[in-house]
Amino acid sequence: MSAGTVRIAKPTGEFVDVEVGTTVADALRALGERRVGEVIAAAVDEHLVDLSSSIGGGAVVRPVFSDSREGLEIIRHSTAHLMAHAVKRLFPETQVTIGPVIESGFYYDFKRERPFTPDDLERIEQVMQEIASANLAVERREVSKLEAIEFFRSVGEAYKVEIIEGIPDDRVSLYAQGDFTDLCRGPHVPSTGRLKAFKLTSVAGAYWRGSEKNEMLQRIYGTAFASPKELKAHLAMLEEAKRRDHRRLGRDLNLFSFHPEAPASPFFHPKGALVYNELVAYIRRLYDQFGYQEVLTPQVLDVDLWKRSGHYDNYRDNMYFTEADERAMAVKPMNCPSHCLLYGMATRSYRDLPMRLADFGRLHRYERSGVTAGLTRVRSFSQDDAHIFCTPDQIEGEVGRVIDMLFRTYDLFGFTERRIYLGTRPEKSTGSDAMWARAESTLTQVLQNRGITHELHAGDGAFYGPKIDFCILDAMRREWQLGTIQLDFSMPERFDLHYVNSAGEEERPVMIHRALLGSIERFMAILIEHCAGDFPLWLAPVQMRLVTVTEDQHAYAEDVLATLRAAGLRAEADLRKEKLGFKIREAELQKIPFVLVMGDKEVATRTVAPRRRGAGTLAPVGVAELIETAMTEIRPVMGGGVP
RNA sequence: GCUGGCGUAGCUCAACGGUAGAGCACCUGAUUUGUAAUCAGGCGGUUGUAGGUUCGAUUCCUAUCGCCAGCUCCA
Repeated sequence: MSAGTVRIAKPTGEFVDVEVGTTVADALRALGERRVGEVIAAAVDEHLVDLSSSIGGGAVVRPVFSDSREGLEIIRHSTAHLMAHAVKRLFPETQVTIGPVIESGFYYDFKRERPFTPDDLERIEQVMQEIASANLAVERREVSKLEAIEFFRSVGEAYKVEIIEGIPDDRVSLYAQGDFTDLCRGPHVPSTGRLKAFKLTSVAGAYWRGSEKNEMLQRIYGTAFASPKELKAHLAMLEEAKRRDHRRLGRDLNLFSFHPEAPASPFFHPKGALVYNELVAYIRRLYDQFGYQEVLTPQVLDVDLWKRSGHYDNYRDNMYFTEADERAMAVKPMNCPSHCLLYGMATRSYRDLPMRLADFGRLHRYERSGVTAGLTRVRSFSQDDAHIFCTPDQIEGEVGRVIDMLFRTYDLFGFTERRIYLGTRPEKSTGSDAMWARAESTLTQVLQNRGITHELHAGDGAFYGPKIDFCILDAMRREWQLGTIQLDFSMPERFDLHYVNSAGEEERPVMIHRALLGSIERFMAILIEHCAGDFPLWLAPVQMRLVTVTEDQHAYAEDVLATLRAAGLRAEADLRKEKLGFKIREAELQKIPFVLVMGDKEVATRTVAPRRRGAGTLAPVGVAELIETAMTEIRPVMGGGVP
């Protein structure tokens, strides 16, 4: 190896000597990289760089392909620049701010007096196409901060100046393509021609630096992929998400509705209420098995209670208030204060603990008008809420039991992909350092002992204690929070709760707030979208629909219907004078799990011809056998089923 | 709450300054039908609400309510 050369290697070990200053692209060629046309950037000693950057010393060079996650992010980031370039060309008075890559694409925030219209988006996309076709080289250069500030000031980009002023390094990098220059860490694709598949999706307002106090910018969202095929697949997925939207299915399946008279508060129709109540029934069965006691508590309580609990200070903006007998009252947004009253009404012994109080009480929370959405964020709802009062020594065991309940429940619904977050002490909090340290280490311990991988969300705990949040990924790979376990040392203090220990001394119990499904409303939304309206048999509002071929089978159908209902199945009969195909189509559109066809043949053999949704036509069976098939599926979840 | 978009028949959409139209749904009749749409006829709208401009408003303007996409928030 001569003085002017350096040794570069592939991650797999093969190496070659090249001149100092060789570009990364040439280095990859020298290493015999065959798919060089698909390489978009490279990692030099695992540090992402542009293909045009030069090699300064011996290094391991790994190509980054357009079809890798890293490559995709670079493409998206470069597409964000492409968009900013197009915007500046069309609307030169616009100022650029920031344009990061996000989960499903990218966005760029602009400062502009007039908001962008959907028409503008189309024009911007067109210009993006033009700039991409021109295949402009994307060139990086490093300059001093001062130089960069001077540059952006000269072109009137005040936000860029502000950003650079906040960067601690002495030098910053700029990327230029044609007449557009942007501040950026990089790396980027080598030229705009590498961007072949992108689409602008929406425009929305967004606050500068994410703060409500700052001015609002115009954000344009877009997405980009390595190939048009992948873009098409992504857009198809968005269509699928629309098809599964619980608001659409809720209407089509006649489950619930919303009315302007009670904004963001669902009205459940008979079928929706049935699903709702079956979910609650399932949770009640679980409570039986795990030693919970259900209570019922008032809807409207004296404001003094909420002052004592701390809600008045911390949660007032989200509460509804009223007055009766000249007393200030509040509609409950949570159940915990009521449960504290119940706990505190008698002297409790350590022998009474843990005491697990469950409550499906309806909660009302005033949510700001812009934040509500379908069933996922409502103002009136209930939770599978419970509070466990226990001794400090019991925390670990109780948390473990809740985790068992959680996982069993999520498995049942097919939510097998989970993400678990440990939220630790936030800036505003009550309680001693020692208490927090102990509580946090207890939760960590439980998770570790069970081998549950989790992420730390530092500072994300409640003000009264740390928590574990349980999220799932649905069929569309969207993340939703369902369950939560929160340790609370503050509420027992505020309500001066105690128990008498084995030595006869009074001690402070710990309170654990926990929910499995979270809000039932929200869970229903998630479940509907997850299963696209095809509820599991035990939850389906109508489990079986009888369909006759002609009027000759009506008597038999009534007979079978009575038998099915007596067995505890939710069945109905379609006796209309319509063609079979028509009736079946309607039953399928209603996503009814079993369609039971009966013509003269079935009457003669005392059978039904079942058609199972998703599985097609099955061989005719006797009614008793059909009931057994169905109950075999329902029993493990709901028990016997026969009333 | 903030920014933008949208509110026409139960649903999906059309008409966009000259007092609203289609398909499906619904109702009625005919058809007795074997695994995702039988045919015919009929009913159905003060175009979210309230003002304004205009000879005339579904269409333009203002306010308001609701919904949607984001932002912020989410014990």
